[in-house]
Amino acid sequence: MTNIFDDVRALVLATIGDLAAQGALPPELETSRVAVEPPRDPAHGDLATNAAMVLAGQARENPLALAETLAGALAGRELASGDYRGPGFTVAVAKPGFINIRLEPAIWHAQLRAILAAGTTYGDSDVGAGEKVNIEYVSANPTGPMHVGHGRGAVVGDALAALLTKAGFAVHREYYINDAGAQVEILARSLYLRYRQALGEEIAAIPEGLYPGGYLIETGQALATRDGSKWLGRPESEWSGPLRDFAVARMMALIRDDLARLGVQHDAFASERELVAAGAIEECLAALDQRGLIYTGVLDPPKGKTPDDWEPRPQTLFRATQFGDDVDRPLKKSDGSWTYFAADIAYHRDKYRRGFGNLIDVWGADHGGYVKRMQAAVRAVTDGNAALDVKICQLVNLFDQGQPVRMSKRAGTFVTLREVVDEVGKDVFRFMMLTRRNDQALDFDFAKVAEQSKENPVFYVQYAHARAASVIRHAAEVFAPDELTDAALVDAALVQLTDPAELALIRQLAQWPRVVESAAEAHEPHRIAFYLQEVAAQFHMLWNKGRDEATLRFILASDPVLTRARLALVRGVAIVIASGLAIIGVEPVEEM
RNA sequence: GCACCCGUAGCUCAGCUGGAUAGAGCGCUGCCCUCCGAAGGCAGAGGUCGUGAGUUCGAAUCUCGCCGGGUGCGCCA
Repeated sequence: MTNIFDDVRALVLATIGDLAAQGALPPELETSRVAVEPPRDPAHGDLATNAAMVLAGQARENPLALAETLAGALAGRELASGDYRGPGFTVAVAKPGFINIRLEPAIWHAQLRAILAAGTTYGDSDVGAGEKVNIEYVSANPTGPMHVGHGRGAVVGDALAALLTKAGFAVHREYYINDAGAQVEILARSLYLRYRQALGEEIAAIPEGLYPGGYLIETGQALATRDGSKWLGRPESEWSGPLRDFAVARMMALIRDDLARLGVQHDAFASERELVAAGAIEECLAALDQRGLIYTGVLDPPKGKTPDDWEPRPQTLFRATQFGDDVDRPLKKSDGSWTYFAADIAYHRDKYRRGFGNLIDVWGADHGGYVKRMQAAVRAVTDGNAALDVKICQLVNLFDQGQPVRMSKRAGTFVTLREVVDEVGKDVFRFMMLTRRNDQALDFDFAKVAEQSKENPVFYVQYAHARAASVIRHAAEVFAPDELTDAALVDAALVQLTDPAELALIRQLAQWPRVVESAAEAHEPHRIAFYLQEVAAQFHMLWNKGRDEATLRFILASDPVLTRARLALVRGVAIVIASGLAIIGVEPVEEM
């Protein structure tokens, strides 16, 4: 896939290789740090490389002198990018040792042709080289409907998965169902109350410690419909299991429906209960034990905030401190059952044994303190052969017209994800969730996202796409349909695109493959949303230039040849925006 | 007390894993619709990148110490 930055870098490296072969440079230079990037200031050129500065030390030469040597060798060589082949670039050396490269318009035109030819696959990359990546996200507890925070994790995980896929990784999306702990027992008890209620019993206030949520009322009714009164008057030991399973299944159905409305899909749902039943925890801990990483010991109370009921107690501990954690972590509760952590280690070990050495978890803000120990566990259980990256999603604060929306589970003013998505739409929600880095708290204002103005980034980007579509619609009044397809526009006379603003827009579009790669490597899907806003801004700018200067309009009745060249550029914009929105999971609109 | 995250324009935030004179939106000032969508755009003002050191050709970015804010801290998940 055409990537001008890669193509130029390849040329720079080839040149370095030749210089080394000629003896002008030492052999076997370490070139991994050689970068080809767009300079911050466009006055410096289209691309710049730090090669001379990076290699100066190894070559034991002055960076500036080395830059001169390199620049001299570079000049006149052939660059291959897209369907372009030739020496159409100039090089210049600048201050500390930069080599600035300026490309002739013909090379940019070739980029645009590559975009039209590739369609929304433009930006696809093979940096991932088919490597398997396991990304676990959402994993909301099956005890109730999802809230907005879960929604953020869902979008971040889903967009990251799409991004990694585009970058050439073999991505597997998982949801871990915590259906084994005390919380699902509580869920069963909470359901039992609603079940009795459904059968006509008066129930008082929901006792402290049980789930009060109204969503369990219909679950209770459903259970009564299915089972009649068979559980009434029976001991908990009899109904606990069946009710728990019933409730978990209902809750998961609820959650999956919420996810479907958000357009989020997983390849697999892993059950903690099944993991436990299969003996995975014992097996995992035996493996840890073999490595001498488990012992019985007493932990110190946390300093500064000792719980009232603290009492020193010997526990089964994992030597997390050997792998960078702050304290060793308990694997067993005082009642002898496994901690959540123990099960989670087994789960991550299971992922590794299924062939995933590249693990990503997307968690909520409240799990921040859990990252180190999980990474320690992954190192331990995979002998350092797997890496776990954890993306923590900070809180989403809801506002309406600048006023905070009060949320309280107890008062019942709890805003569910579904309510928000139903109100603003999945596309708006998804885009907004990526308008901030994941580790930054995010304000979400109902009134603002409904606004049709520049302040609303979703609208702004969609508007650019719709505008592009509008231009093509207008063009269809003068051109035959088969003159306006992307395949046909590849042959447009792009040489006629010479205005600096037009070339600047192509430069912006040509960054897309680079943005995909760097965002994928950094695991930062929000960069896509920011990039799209830049593309939209550049396009709106060019549009308005056409208002001031009639000769810059896309459609010129007097000049069909130039018009088709410009339509090619308009299509290029639409393609890149659509390609980016596809990662975010947003439908590009043709009209608004 | 410890750990993690954050501190960039008046406000809300980007800053491409160390690059050149630090960017955008909002707000403020002044402009642009006979014309492909003004649901937009242009120009101006606005910065000791919390702070002090260190690492090097080069630091908003990496390291350490402070200051300020958020979150978490055995037998919850």
